[in-house]
Amino acid sequence: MTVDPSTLPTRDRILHAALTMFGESRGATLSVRAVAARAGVSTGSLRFHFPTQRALLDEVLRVVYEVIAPEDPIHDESLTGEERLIACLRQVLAPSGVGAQAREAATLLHRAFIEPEQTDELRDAYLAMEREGQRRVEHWLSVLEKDGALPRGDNARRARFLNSVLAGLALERALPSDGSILASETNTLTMAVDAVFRDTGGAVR
Amino acid sequence: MTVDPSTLPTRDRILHAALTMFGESRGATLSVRAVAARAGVSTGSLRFHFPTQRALLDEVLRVVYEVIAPEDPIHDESLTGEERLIACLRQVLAPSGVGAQAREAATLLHRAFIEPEQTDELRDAYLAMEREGQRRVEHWLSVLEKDGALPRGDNARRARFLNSVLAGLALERALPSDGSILASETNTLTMAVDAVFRDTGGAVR
DNA sequence: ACCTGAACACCGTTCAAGT
DNA sequence: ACCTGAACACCGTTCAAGT
Repeated sequence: MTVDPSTLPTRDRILHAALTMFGESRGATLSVRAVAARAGVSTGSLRFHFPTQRALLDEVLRVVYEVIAPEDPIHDESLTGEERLIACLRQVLAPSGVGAQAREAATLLHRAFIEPEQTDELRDAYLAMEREGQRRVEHWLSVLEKDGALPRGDNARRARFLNSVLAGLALERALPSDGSILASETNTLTMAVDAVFRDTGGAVR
Repeated sequence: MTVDPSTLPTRDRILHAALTMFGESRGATLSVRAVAARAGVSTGSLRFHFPTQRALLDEVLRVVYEVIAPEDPIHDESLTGEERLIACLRQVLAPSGVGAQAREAATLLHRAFIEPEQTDELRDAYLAMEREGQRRVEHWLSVLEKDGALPRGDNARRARFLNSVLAGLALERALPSDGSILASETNTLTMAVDAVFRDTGGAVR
């Protein structure tokens, strides 16, 4: 199942190096030189296959979410509770994609629910979607609670919070950005999940 | 009321140059060399007065938001640190409005930065906006730190997190909802701010 | 078509040397 | 104490030159 990178075509060697580095540390600085050196190619070659650093990082994200982790990680006992929840949230984000795909997803959402006249049907359709997202997150939280990984608390409240964070991250994927979305997204997810694990209740009153 | 910068002590000359540049373009890159050149001093001198670039930018923001625009709940001593930060974040959200107004704001953002072809100018324009938002939140955090209300930590990281949360809340204001956005928003802000106050650093590794 | 590596134009920070 | 400017260790991108 493992690959010998040296047998791979250059483009894949570069991608493999970047993925490895990302795997070793999700916040790693995937600079041109660092990735090129790791892959054993020149910076020029890297630029040939990935015209900008953004293009490389977008591709890294796409592979991570689409190829490597497509199955539900909530039951992965090799991970801590926090890690499991983060992995699940990343799955929610995955369909929005990155780059042009993320922009398309945002456009769809906009055309469907923001632009048109706000009728009751429209509202109901959206609320149904939202409820589903809410339930999905609540489900994960309840699994973690059952495993004793997450302190008992108000999971509805926690899930609402996480969904707001996810909405923000999805929007940010569609907006322009420098090369730092990758680390920034990891950072935000980490802080949000930490908040949930430390949350001791205190619903809004 | 205007000042002749050449009569100012070096530190103030540097600050004056940085403020002028910031005033000319909120998205200006206030690099060491650019500011030093504008102030007519060496990079070494700039570093002497401002040990890091962060220190300089913090001071610029402090002056902008404190001297130029001081009517800000961040200094309301009758509130706890958490409450003050929440009040400020609500101020950020306020211009997006609610209902139809929020939808219009979301449409503007969408038309300006998501729909059109992603050129360099577009990206730069958005990144400038984003940087300003980032700096604004960082400023509030640094004030709270100085007051001893917020434990020392990585404020850049904290601000990135809060801005993601704000993006999500702004989007949710534009989307359909039942009557609970208000409470939901308060809930999310509370959890996000709690997360920041409990965050003990731990940048992404 | 693919790849190299130097070169360019930037960053922020450090520091020996001057006054 | 204050200031200089070179030097260091980075960035991302470009490009003539090779195969």
